[in-house]
Amino acid sequence: MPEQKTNSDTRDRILDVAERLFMENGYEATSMRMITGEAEVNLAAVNYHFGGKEALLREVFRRRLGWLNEHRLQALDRLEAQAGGGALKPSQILEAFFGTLLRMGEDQTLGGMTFLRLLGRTLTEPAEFIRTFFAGEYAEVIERYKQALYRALPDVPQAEIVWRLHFMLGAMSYAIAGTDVLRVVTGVELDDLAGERPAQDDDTIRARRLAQRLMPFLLGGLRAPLPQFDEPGGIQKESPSKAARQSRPQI
Amino acid sequence: MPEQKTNSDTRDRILDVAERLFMENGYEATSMRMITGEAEVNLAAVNYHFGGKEALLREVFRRRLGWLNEHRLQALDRLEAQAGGGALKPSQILEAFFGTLLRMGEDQTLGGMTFLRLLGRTLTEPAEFIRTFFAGEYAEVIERYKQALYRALPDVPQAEIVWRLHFMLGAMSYAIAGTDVLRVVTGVELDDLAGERPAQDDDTIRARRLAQRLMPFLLGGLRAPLPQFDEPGGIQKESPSKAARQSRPQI
DNA sequence: CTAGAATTAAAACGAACGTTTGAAAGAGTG
DNA sequence: CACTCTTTCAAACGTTCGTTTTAATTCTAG
Repeated sequence: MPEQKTNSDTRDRILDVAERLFMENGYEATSMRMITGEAEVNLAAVNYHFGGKEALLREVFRRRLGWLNEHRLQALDRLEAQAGGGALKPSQILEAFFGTLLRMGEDQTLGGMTFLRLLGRTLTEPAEFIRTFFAGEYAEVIERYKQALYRALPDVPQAEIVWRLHFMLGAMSYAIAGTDVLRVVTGVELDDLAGERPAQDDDTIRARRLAQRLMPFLLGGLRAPLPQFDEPGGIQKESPSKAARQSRPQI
Repeated sequence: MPEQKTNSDTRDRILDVAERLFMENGYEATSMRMITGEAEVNLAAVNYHFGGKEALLREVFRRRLGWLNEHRLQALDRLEAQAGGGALKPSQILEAFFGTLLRMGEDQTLGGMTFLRLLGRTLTEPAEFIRTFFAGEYAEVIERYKQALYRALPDVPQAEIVWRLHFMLGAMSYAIAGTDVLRVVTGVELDDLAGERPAQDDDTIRARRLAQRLMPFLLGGLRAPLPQFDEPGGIQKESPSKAARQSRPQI
């Protein structure tokens, strides 16, 4: 038996509670005493098992991102294998990248929507150690998908693809974070707006509903006509925007 | 005394520094001592002039959001006036909503990109008082634009429009926040990737570049084909996604 | 069973936090 | 000048933070 400890659900209870509290309050506003209190473990347990608060946050993500990175790469591998050296379709790439993520939201053993929300919010946290941690965790996957998109869209400038990858990450991150101005302002849950069966706090339904709405939007944005860099003037004030004068017809 | 140090001087210096520090570190991680230290005012000045840290954050936003809300409503008023009762084009609505915002990024007297970044990041802050504050500030504008989109897209279910408004806010918010995984991972500034003249820390250029890229993306997403709610099954794993089977041709 | 390691427990640490206090200094007015 | 009101200032307040320490307890290999 490797020197691994006897399960000691203390570790897992801390990780589960920390995952939820970080999601609800953010990293800075979540104290060790809140975590250890709700997890019903001693205050010193976090420092003993993980080394500190920062290391705890990293471990909260590491136990989930391992699965995510692995399956995202596998999904891309499968697609490229069945494409036999040819370029993939953008829709396939998006499905592999975002679909894999959203599938985590369906699975409670993978953190469910709690982890997805935490991920969406933490991506925008300004703390330096968080950003560098994510950079390391994501580097390989992002690079692979970026290259796949380059090949899938050979006529689109690579800089433009990076911009749009950016926008897509933002739309997804914001959508799964879920604490939004829009919901507060409209006073309506998106679930109710959808006119489907009332939200039953079922992560599976929430994740699928989000995926059904998000994927067409992302694909539409990714394939939108390229911006025109005609005049060096500022953003137009009253005249139709550049986007409004594209080749595709208005709707 | 070299110069008069009137009340407005102290107030504005605090607001300017707080705006920047909240943007760089987030609300929780920015302390009163950091703010008053950089602003070179006494620690008690914040509580004297604003009443506390929360009230300071609200004032940081209030002095900017007034302009933004006003001009967003005016832009919509102009469009509706010249449409003479008819429906607007989605591109016009997006231009009015997002273009007005991005124009703030060009103007230093309106906070420039610093305020835009702060806004983008704060929208995802989990603190309750922040969310309710934003809800109150945004309520009227969001409602007006939502109704305009309903009229502009009469064939699209209103729930779908709300979802996509959501996604658009996310893409914008994330893009202007600017501290992103993608940039850290790729190790390249988006400005450099664009292959244009090197970033000269000029907010005007940054804001225009962002607008040129963001608007087509948002419009493409907003006008994407509607999702199909065919089978009640889960998210497809290997077969082409729903989005991939839409009527519009693949690219 | 027992020695030693792993884990939990209770208490305290110093530092930093937001806020308050009371007096000093300015500014405007007669 | 005296007077009042506003603003600035240094110091301290009480609280909470993440972390550390030291002892007790539990687990496990020999």
